[in-house]
Amino acid sequence: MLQLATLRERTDFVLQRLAVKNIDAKPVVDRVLSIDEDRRKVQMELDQLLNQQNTIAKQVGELYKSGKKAEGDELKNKSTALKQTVAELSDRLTSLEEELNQELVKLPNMPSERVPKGKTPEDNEVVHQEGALPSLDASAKPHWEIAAQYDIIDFELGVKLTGAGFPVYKGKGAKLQRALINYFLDKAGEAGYREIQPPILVNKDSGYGTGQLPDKDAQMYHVQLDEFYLIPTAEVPVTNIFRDVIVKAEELPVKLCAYTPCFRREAGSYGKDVRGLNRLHQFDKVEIVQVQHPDKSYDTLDEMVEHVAGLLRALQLPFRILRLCGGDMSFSSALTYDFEVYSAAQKKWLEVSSVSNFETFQANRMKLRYRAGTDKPVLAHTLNGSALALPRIVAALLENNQTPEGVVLPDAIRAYTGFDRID
RNA sequence: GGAGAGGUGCCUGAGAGGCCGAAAGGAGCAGUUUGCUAAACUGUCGUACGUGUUAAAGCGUACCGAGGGUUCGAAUCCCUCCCUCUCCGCCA
Repeated sequence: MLQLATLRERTDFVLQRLAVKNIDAKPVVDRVLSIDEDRRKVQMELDQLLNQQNTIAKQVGELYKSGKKAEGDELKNKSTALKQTVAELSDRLTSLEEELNQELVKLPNMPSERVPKGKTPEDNEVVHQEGALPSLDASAKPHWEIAAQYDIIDFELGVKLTGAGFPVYKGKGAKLQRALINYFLDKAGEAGYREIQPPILVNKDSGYGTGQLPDKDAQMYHVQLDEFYLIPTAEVPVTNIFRDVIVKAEELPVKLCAYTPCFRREAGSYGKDVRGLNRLHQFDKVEIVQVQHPDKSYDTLDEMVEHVAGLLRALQLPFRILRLCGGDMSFSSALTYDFEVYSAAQKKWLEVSSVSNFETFQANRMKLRYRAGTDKPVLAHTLNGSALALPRIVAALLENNQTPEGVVLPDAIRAYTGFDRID
């Protein structure tokens, strides 16, 4: 969430930035500022009274010790008289703080200066494109037909076991999954990311820390009996490693990567966009996460973008990079690059990665700070990106590399699969 | 799942109604000593909010797992919850 101090000191700036996300934040900001003013008044009053109580309590103790019972008793009454007011003020303070927080979490992150204005995905800016788009002949099949032909992904079987959106990978399909995961993890390792294997169920606090809760709980599967949530991305457990943590400045950047399955309810999405591997309830993803010094986080973002580009290049998939416009960015991001891969039979660009700088937005929620020397702790910047999400990569690989003799795999992963083609 | 023990600052660990934001040691940081390393000594060493300020210092308040309660006064007493550890059972 945004920092109160920023809201207070640079109100107009905040409003102007949020306008890029097409949000008129003025009503909320005004409410925040006015609640905050009340809050400070109440706290001042309350602190003063508490101070009186503390002073009296000390005096009572001393009086009793020196045997002056009567005087002590008299003072006691004085303190008792304050009690009701103290209780009232302190209730008031608590509710003001809650109110303040409620308003504050409504405000999305401010987009950085580089974010283009715009409302819809059409307004996203294509900043890079590479790789020739394959031209397949008319008999080219979409990936779900190829998957069925070679019996490597079974969507119907997934429906039987669980439901739609939970495919079963079989034989070379399953091996391909494993190969891609290992390949991505190895590449992340080479780039200096430390591998993490986190829990894939998390508690409420973690969901809140990265911003899925309280608002987007409909997107997560919820294990009600134990109050756990299935993670929608490894970002949740991995970033929450740093919840309530103060890292040393010299330890920055912290670079972590993790493979996890991801679970998304995707309530309300049906139709041909969800055909095959295009949109699933369970999928595999390798995520890269960094905690970085505020001065360096945008260089880091570029570095992460380059890492993802390198993966797609190695897989010989045509891709483009989009800088998301204000209207299409996520709630907590300050700047996001999406990667899309061209899936030649569907003739569609499929999103396979999203790389974002959250600046202090998540850090503020999580109280993730760094400390230089003996200075006061300062909020760090957090970044993350998919490197990569598997299903749409697999879709593009199957479609783009189909031949009459089978699907020919790119060199980069042959050492991992142990086979060159799916047939 | 059953029985017991316990949750205190960066760590170890004392405190068992007022003298406790909290002993002591370690780590860290700054300095002294030293040819260097090591050691020794001295000092410093939590966070948040409020106030103050150009900035700070300072001052106030809160925090000893969480939330309630008793009391003039709670880390300390009472209640509820959460978590961890040990033993037993079950088990990949």
